[in-house]
Amino acid sequence: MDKHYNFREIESKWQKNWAESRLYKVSEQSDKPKYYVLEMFPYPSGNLHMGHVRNYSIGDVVARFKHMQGYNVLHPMGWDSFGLPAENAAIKHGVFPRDWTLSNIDNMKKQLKSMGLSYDWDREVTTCLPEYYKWTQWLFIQLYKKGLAYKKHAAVNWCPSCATVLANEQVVEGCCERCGTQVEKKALDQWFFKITDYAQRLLDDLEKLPGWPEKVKTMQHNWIGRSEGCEAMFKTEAGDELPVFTTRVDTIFGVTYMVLAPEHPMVEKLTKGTEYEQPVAEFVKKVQQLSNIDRTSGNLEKEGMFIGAYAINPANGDKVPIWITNYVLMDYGTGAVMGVPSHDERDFDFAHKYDLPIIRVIAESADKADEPLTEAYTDIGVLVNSGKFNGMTNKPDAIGAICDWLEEQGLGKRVINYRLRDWLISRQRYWGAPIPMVYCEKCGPQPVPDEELPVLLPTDVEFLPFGESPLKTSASFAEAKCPCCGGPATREMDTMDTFMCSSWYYLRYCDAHNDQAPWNKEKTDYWLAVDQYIGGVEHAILHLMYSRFFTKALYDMGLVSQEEPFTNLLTQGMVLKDGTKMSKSLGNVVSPEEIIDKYGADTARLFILFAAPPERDLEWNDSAVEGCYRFLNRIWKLIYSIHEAGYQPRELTAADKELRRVVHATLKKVTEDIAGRFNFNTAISAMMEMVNAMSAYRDAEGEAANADVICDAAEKLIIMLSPFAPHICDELWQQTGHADVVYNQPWPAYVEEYLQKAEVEIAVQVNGKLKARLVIPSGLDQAGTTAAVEAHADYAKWLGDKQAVKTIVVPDKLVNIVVK
RNA sequence: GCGGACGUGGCGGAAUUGGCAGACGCACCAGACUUAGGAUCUGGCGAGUGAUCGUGAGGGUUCAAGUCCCUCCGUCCGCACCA
Repeated sequence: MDKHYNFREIESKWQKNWAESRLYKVSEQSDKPKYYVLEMFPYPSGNLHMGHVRNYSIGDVVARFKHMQGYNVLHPMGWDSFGLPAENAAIKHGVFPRDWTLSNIDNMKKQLKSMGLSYDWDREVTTCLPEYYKWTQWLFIQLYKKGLAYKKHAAVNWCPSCATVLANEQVVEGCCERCGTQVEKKALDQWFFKITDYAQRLLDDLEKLPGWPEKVKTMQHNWIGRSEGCEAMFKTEAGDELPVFTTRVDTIFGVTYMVLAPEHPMVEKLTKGTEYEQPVAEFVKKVQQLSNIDRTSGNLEKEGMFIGAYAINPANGDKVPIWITNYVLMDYGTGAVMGVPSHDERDFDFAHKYDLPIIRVIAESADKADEPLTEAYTDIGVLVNSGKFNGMTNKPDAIGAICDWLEEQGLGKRVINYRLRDWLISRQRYWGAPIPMVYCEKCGPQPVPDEELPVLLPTDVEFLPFGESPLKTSASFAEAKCPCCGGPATREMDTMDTFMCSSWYYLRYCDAHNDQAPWNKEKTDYWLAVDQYIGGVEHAILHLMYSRFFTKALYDMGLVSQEEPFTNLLTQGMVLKDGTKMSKSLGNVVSPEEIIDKYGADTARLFILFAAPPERDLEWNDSAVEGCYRFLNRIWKLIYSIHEAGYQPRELTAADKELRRVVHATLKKVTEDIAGRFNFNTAISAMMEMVNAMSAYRDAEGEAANADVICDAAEKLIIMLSPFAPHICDELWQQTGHADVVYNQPWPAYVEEYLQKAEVEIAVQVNGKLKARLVIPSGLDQAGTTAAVEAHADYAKWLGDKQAVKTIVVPDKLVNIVVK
């Protein structure tokens, strides 16, 4: 056996071996239970970063462990390869997006392979290739046929720098999620998916996901933003309807004004031809300009103006002035809000600023009805100044009663509102899947027939973003034939949001090369749902919500049998250096390539799993990496020395049994840490302890090591470590005389009986303070333990001059003597 | 403002069900081997001379609290005029 650990040789040898023997290939033909472990596929930027290394190391431990535990494991990898960076690179370097992307994939695949990950590469998917996006387009058409894809003219989020529109989810604090540029509003005809149809199910089914982090579920919950309320029908003096949405209909008798969003269609109608027309139009324009900069971020000073019209309150017939303000949004509720300064903080501030009246309609008790308000009263109370509802508790009684009352008169209705908006999927950029629609003057919009898919991306295009789709610069792309009448038609020029491609890739892995359908349902029925999904928390809303929506829509069409795609979700923390995220601009990037080159993939994997539990952020530490490298070297030397020593078997001594106990205790801990809670860091530290114990046993004075015990320990160590550091383990396994690879070994079971200790050290406490540690035979009951403690020579000393009144015994752990 | 997570040695972290706080590793210190060591091995390593004190601060429950309850402070993340 080789004396030294030569990771370079070992790692390339085994990577080659695994690839040539197709070790990680899987199929549905298996008697074993299935297990689908998936890591979020990368965007092929060209180089792996430490976040990838962390993500894929975690997934690989799970995949290898589950396989060894007897599961038929699907563990695939692919490329989320449409998107802006390729296009930007094309513009900058004059290369073609496809070439740039494919060469990046090539490079990253090499890097991934150098990590020794157990992927079935035969199932690789690449979203930018026609064999994949053909089905992305096909799925678009299915959604269209179901009425879940529609085109509308709407004010949309526009990033001037990326020269394309963005989904609401891609706007962060008023800025483009990608480039940070202030997002503007632009009115365009765009394609949307009706994700709002699924708002309630997306919300309800979060409860069916106990294996998801609370944090992610809370974020989705808030993003969906369900709120129950009442739509109350206010009317203008002329009788035009002006419904308002409110969750506080109990305050309706306190309305002293009404507010419309500046964009509200009634604003123009109500002011036309009046003295207010000009100033109102100016105000609206000002707010709209402002909205580009501030309206969605920061603390905007509330401003507004009276528009010269009045509304009638349906509850009491009061005539209240109609205002417009910068704090009412057109795209939530009805774009109209009732102003109740007495019981809403924003309305209170606004009323103060513009001297609007304040009428109290809720008080702590009826006799406090006339107490002046210095701030909005938002607590629970009873109704006052509210006609026949006076004296009623506001929540929930008055809300229900007033709703009923309005409904009876046809003046209101119960309504549920969601903050979630439909998903805007049109993009005015080149490097995406073309939206497979054609427009015919006679027949209107028509989906491209299946047999004409895919609609290929043209190559004769100008990439420079100019605010419209680059596909328009192609000489031939626009021309199409109407599938309906056969007449001339024009193609849709926009491409799809790349989040569409990643909303179904986990399905394609089940049947990656099917050219007749996106997948065979028998195959997805077998593999789905993903048992364990692993990725960054930054996808908590976008990707994870869209994928859930997709799965539900596909379920409703009968294309899949699952309503939720991912049973368990692990969100890994970031990899930090010097306390901040690694980034090129800060110059604190540690390259995985360099680390693998210097210490090997096994060390890199081991460190990244050892340094912190997976959900938490991880601080990169060069010398701790060396520590892991030393650990692998110690193991190598340990196994080498055992192998060379030629130990003999014999009857078990106490020391032999103790080592055997450590081995089985470690096995138990490692198994539970991987399977139960993904605490790889403590699994590794347990193996380090075991290695320390093996060295101490080997070097102990007296009898030489027992071959049975130490060789069994070595074998189990190699098996246990193999999901973490697979190359070194296969090499050690082979060099110690085994034929097959460790991956094909069953995960060993620990033997309960071997975990028993003959003696245990217990703590002796007096009133909870530690006084001594005592070695006693294990398994003593309460009385036996108490007797052993009381028989101890120092017993009287522990008590001092006090009397023992009670003794608490935790068997094999501690004794606490309560004294007075 | 609302929601979530967290706070333990010089550092990363462990303590899974309320039961010996600081496992394991890093850094550091000492020793061995050595011409030499940034290699390897061995030992030490929360504070305090000590009794003791110690898990962000203060209080509480308990025989026993890092863990449970209350109040407060701090850090990070998400959402943010959603009527």
